[in-house]
Amino acid sequence: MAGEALNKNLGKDHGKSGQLDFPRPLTTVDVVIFAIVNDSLQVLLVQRPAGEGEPFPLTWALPGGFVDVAKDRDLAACAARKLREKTGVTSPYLEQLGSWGSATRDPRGWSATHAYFALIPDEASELAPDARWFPLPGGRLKDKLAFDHGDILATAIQRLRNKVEYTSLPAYLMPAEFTLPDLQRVYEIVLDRPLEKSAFRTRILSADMIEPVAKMRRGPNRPAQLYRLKKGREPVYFVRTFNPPE
Amino acid sequence: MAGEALNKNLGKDHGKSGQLDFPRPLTTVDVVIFAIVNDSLQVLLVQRPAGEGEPFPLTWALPGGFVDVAKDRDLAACAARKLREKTGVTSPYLEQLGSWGSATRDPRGWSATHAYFALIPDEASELAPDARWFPLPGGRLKDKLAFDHGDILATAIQRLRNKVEYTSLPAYLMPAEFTLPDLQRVYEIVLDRPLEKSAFRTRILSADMIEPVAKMRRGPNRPAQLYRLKKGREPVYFVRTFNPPE
DNA sequence: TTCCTTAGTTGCTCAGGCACACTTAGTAAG
DNA sequence: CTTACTAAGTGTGCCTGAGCAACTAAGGAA
Repeated sequence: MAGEALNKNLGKDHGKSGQLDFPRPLTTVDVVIFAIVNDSLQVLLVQRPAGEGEPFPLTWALPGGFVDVAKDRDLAACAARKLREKTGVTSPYLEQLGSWGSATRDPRGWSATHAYFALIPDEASELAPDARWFPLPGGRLKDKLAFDHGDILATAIQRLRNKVEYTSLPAYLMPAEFTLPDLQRVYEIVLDRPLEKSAFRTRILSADMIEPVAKMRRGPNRPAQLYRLKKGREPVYFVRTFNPPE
Repeated sequence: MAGEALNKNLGKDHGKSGQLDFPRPLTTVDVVIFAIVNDSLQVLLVQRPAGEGEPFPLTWALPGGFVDVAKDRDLAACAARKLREKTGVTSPYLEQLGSWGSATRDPRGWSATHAYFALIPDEASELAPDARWFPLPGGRLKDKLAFDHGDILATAIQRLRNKVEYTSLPAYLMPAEFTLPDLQRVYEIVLDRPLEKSAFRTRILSADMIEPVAKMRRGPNRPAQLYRLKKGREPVYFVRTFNPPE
């Protein structure tokens, strides 16, 4: 079913025969963490360490690292751990993005990473010292990233923008309480184009994803109704499909 | 960045220091292969071998197996290889589905699989001897599969059905030449509900994804125009979004 | 009291999906 | 030769939801 023993990364688990005696790829998890910071979409990056044998020393990279077979029950738990370690956030929107694996992406050998993407409210995060927010002017990052993290980030941005067109994802970028104009601004920031007010309101309200709280946001002009996300935190899909079943 | 050396699956690549001396998870690739066989949506499964130390002996499973760091340049190439070995198909529609990894999914140890899903025309395939098509009555499989392959298959079916609502994916299940009613039947088989003829035709034709060939399918009644997929084989998305950018 | 700003609503138009009925082009049977 | 049958393909009218723009509402500031 697979190749024969070569020279390294061998395993004879469970005292079984020699079927697992072949080199294993490295397994990592990386997380693309988005938030709205300073009225713009930003991504969280960390700086690679400078130690001996470290690939891409001091280059910026997605937060992530090797799966720890002792600590991590599964991949999602591993991603949640990385996120928690860098931001302190414990219950974000976390979605699998895809995986990238090849012989060449990591100089240390054949490696495969499982990429996740997370949306968090800016307010909630307490950043680790080696982490920083990076803005994404024009939906892309200026800096070159370590490994193939540039590709992964580009895929994440594309996925986010795409899903924002027809889902309630931006709601997970909002603080606990927010107004409809707030939410619309976030949609507009992510999509990088203006949306029409009344259509937006109709769409969001009819999606039944948020509920008003008994408070208003006061300001120098007319107060705005405050809302919060409804309990069932599943993202809503604005169905506009073939022939809606019933 | 990760745990310390335990006992097995060690690696000291490139003669570097001891940073890679920790256990590595198993890395596999599995492929969910769909085709329309006998007018119904079916999935290709293979029977697990019966050898000593083999998990789930003789149970049906998704085609797949360990990444071969010598043969496989990257994950997609690995998936394409598995597909080719089981069906002979060389240029299918192949899309990444996601990854499943945990301490418990494989009795041999912490393992992560990268799952792909493929759509092929039935006619094109020459099956390996250990492979069989399984129908999916009501969009699910009767049999219990090895590992967590039941979960993976369920996810694949859900993803397929979902995407069929707004993409041209079923076109990849068609033979080289087909009629619009043929294509509509395939959509209906996958979605398991009837579609409206004229709306369907308008939609498909305006998507500019197929082109007529200078032939008709003749039968006991009015002949039907034959079509083929256009060159640019990218799947088409039937956009129905927020505020179509121009 | 008037003006300014932003929140939120209303009504009109237009595009596209859908249901349904109709036309078309073939075979087969009387 | 004509009529019936069937499936391919077209046209018509309704309805929903988006875009657009004008309007009302509710505050603060001058």
